[in-house]
Amino acid sequence: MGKFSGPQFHRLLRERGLKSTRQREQIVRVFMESGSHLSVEELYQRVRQKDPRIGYATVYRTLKLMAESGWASSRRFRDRLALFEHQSAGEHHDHLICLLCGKIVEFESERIEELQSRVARRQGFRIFDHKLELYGHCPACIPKEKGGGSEKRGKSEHGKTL
Amino acid sequence: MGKFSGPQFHRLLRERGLKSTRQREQIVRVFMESGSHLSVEELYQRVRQKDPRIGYATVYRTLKLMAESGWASSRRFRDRLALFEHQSAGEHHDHLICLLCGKIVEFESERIEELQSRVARRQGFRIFDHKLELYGHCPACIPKEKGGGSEKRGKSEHGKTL
DNA sequence: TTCAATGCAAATCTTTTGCAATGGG
DNA sequence: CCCATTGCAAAAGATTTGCATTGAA
Repeated sequence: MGKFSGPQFHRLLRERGLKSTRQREQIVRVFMESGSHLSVEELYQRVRQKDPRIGYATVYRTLKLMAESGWASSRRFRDRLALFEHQSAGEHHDHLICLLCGKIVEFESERIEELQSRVARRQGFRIFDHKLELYGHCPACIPKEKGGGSEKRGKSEHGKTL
Repeated sequence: MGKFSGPQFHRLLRERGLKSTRQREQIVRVFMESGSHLSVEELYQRVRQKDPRIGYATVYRTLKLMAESGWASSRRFRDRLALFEHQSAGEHHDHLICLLCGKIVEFESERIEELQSRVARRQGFRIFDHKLELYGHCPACIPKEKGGGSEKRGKSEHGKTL
């Protein structure tokens, strides 16, 4: 799936018999220019700065379009939805996530990606993106595992969103 | 982290200074007895059959508690929230997901899990669970990639939820 | 007794949809 | 022209929260 680009998006639309509109191009451009971990709200705001008449629904609809092509994917980090760009250089799609404090450490493992490709190939899938998340407790929180019930917690009843 | 059990949950609560209530025990029991991929709604309904006065909020609050301990985790498959039990035998946490038709193929790779542990260890994390998803197009949908824009789609405007 | 936990309903968020107006091919 | 796309507002869901009450320790 090469690098994402305007013309390529245009081509994709044509191939699928969809129309290329000012809104779609604008949304895709802003999305691609932004770093990863962009929330829908943030994307909407940025797009709005360039074209104030674009609606929230259109952003969602366009995002879906991109997701179907593997150019955007969504995930929840703690309690907010974040988007990230597909395949762009330097992107990390792998995370170690602490279930207690929410800390996120990014990592990358070429070996793992190799194995992933192998699995996909064996199943006949054409893979565009992947998501790998390891959940547990970070070094700082491990001590809190036992007997840590008395310290004050934030305003929310529990530290982490389901 | 071993297998999840009632007494163990009770111990966890005590360790964190939390109370062991009839509701919490009921919810945890039903959750553990059910297979994986249980939605919050389904869990609520099942718990309700045993104890009709339990509220939805309590189910959410208890799930959060379990999530913090790595005993439950949530994920979205297409458009619905699904929960799954931690570490139970035969569970697959790895998926190949087709972005066009939504097909999901489960797989397991011991080699990948080994590498995951290695990464976690290196960072000092204690891992309870993981989630690996590969996104792309399945064998059946690859032909649809080009010129497939004219076939009828379901009632939703796009085939897949963001 | 004390304060965490619960139940309920209301409040928040997030995402989707119905529909008339608009505009791309 | 024709019908996909858009904007808006309303609808639908999903999750959280305020608060009086209940109940575990």
